[in-house]
Amino acid sequence: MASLRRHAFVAKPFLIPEPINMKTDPKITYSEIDSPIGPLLLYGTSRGLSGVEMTKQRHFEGKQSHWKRDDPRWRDAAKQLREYFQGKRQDFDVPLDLAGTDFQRKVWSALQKIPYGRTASYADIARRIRNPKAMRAVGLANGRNPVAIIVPCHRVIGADGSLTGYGGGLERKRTLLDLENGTTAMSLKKSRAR
Amino acid sequence: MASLRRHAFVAKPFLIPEPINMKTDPKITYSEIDSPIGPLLLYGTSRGLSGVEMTKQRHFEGKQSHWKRDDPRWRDAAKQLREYFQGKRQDFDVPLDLAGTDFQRKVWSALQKIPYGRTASYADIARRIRNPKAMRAVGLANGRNPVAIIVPCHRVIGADGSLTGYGGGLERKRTLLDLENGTTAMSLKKSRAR
DNA sequence: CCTGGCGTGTCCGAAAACGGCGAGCGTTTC
DNA sequence: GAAACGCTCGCCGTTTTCGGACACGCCAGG
Repeated sequence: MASLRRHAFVAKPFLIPEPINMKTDPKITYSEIDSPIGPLLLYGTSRGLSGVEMTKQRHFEGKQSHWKRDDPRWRDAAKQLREYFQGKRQDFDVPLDLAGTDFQRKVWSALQKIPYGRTASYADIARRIRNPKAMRAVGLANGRNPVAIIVPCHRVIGADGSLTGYGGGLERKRTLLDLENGTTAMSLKKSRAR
Repeated sequence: MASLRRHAFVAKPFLIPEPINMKTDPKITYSEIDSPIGPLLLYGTSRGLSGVEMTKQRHFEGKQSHWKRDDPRWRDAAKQLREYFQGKRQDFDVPLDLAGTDFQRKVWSALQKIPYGRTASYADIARRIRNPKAMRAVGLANGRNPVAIIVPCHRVIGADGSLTGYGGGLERKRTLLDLENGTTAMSLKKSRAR
């Protein structure tokens, strides 16, 4: 009950057409590509990329049904991602259009400053956004990052070196870090959550 | 804190342009007109009229600052309202674009079926939407009606004939009912909240 | 070495509070 | 006596509040 939706109708002859969903209103288009860590779903508005999600991540399935497929718009982003997985690219240059709280945006902004192949701890990030005691909240904001890989939330690990968690699963986190490290899981401490 | 807004920015050189507000996103335009009960603010989207508000009603002031003035779009609605106040019009025919819960829309829909010059009690409305015990909630939904006059929430009065309340003040409620009655407060019981 | 608190922002569910009411009764007024 | 008050109490959808749960890390105590 109480489904707060938006309906349009006319005064006298009472018309109630399609409900309008926040997700569909600012015309979202999507595209799908393959990658070593499984299929990726790219989507966003005319202003930029709003999400890069992998299967089994929070939403993925069912999302596309509301949207329109639009390859050309995301062709460049897809290309950069492919280059990344081939080890040929270390930085992305893609317009983004993200929704989030002030705090979350600060965190995501800080994430982008972690260089390729390096890592940082949750406490590190908290310090960098001048909120040193908010390390736990950083974890949350990290998990809310809608644009995987491009905003490198996978480069954040526990202060003791353990992987501690990842929206797409720890396997993928390790895979990404290994890729960036050029090695096959050498200099990385094993995740304790095994 | 925690101002959940939507920001757009670009990946590498971090850009944070204009925040996007729900109120401004689906391009809202407005217009103002005069009336016997004071100035009226008309606003809405390309789909239809979303609000008719009088001074001192919940929001009125400051709302326009975000929007763009667009007379031609609301010219017809304004004309119909003027005719109403001249006693030359009893029914409106204006496309509406309202936001509300299912319950609220049911109530507003029922309101539109009260004929010009007639009244109904809150319990009446509750019965008509097949929710006979929800008379109190009807009062709430009534107060939330964004489109005054055109959706005639002023035609709902207490079961004992008292006026009981109005977003724009009881004075205006009485004025509107008198206008529709053609008389000067003859057949109306006096409001007890005097 | 492990265990248990605390601080931190956000989301989510549950619970309580709040009104543009109305019926039921007892009491007051002519 | 009958109408007019005045109070209490049940009812309903919505809003507001509140209490946990979490992708952590430091410190104190075993």
